[in-house]
Amino acid sequence: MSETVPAPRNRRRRNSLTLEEILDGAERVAAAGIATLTIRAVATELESSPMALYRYVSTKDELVDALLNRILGRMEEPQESGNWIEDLGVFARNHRDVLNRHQWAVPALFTHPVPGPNALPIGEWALRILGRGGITGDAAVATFSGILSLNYGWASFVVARVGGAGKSLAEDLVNPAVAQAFPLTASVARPMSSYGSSEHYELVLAQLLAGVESRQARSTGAGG
Amino acid sequence: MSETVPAPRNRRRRNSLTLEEILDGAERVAAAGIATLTIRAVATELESSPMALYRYVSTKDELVDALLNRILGRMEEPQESGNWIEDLGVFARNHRDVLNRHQWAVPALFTHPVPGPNALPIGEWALRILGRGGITGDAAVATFSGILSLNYGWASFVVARVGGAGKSLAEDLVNPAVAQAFPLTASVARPMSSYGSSEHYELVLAQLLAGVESRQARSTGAGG
DNA sequence: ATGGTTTGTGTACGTTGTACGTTACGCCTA
DNA sequence: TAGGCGTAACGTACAACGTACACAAACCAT
Repeated sequence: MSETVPAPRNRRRRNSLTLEEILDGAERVAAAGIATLTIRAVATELESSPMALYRYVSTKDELVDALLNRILGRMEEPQESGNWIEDLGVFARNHRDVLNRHQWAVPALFTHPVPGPNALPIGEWALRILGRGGITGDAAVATFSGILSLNYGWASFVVARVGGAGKSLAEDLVNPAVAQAFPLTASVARPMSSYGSSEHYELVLAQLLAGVESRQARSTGAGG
Repeated sequence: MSETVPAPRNRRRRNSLTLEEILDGAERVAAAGIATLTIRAVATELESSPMALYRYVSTKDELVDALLNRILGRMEEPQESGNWIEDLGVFARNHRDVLNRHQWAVPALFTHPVPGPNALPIGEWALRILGRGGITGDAAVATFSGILSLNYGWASFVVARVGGAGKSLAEDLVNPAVAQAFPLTASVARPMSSYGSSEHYELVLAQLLAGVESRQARSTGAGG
């Protein structure tokens, strides 16, 4: 009752909202940290209203899913060289890159698993490469999930590091009692500062690939 | 005004609340899914009131940190055998087990990195084992973070799988068009059902360890 | 008993996701 | 040109959340 003055309406034109636009806006908002991604914030970003979005997205989780699916779609397809194990490395790096380029998305990827159809080609690429190396079936699935796991976990460390962790570790080690209780940890304080770096990643990836290759060679040698 | 009847007070005895009790309660609540872990829920679980908890924990995040630190403290220390690379495997499995036993904690671990002091011995154990294998400095830190990354990522897949994902993948592949577009993925539909299984984990771990060992052997051989 | 310190509580505010019913745009028909 | 109607956009409202703040009750030392 009281004073429902019409107020200067600035209603938007019909059809002015699309799912793409919403995702664009959501991504812009999320870039400042996934925690800032709220329906209201996206609406503000789009100069719309919260409920307007619900015409295109039935729930916030669905929006996040769509957003994650979108960024997974930006993974670059690994090009074939003659060397399957090298290609597997390219695959791994390309996947890691996509996570690296969208760090805000990493925490969400853990709560919103397998976001959508854009995850399919990723598996397909990996299986193709592995197949060229003679790795199929369970071994292929396991190897594939191993690489993805490594990247997911790694990405979470990178994000955590940027987010301000690791600092606490450094602080702990300043305490002499702590340093004495954990001498080995204290002794790697310097390498620890490269924790999550590309150099370390390359080192780990090289280890994993060496293992994949050697075990494949062994099983092929033994099996036939 | 109206009816602020005193109501049957059941005030709690002094000292009846401790941080340990709060963490116990929080863990019981969280067991039903991290999303159900709210200050109010923990208070109800403890038959207390929300604000009472704030005497012991200054923020919800702090409570979560403490909780995660607590479960990290439950990782079993890997016992030394004569074989360092085997011990590294035990380390990895023990770490994985702790995540497996507290699946509800996994999503939180990604948003609350390096929860507390209980993380320190874990690193120390790993560095000791790696040192026995002659791996130190950057290589040790990288290898260590590689194993943790693998476990974190793997755990997130396991949780996701239980949470109901993977089902969507299976459904997608029922669609003949999808199956045709991603033939390799379709062809591993069966192995995919063991996605995240212990068998697959052992396979990946064996690969990683083989790589760690071989590369270490090589660098030692070349270096001296 | 008295006063101070510690522990528990009630109320309340701001923010979130979103259910529900209403408004008004802009095309389609007459 | 007038009217009607489907649908996009909106406003309001609610429950649940974290937690600030002021206060009350229990305890201890005197």
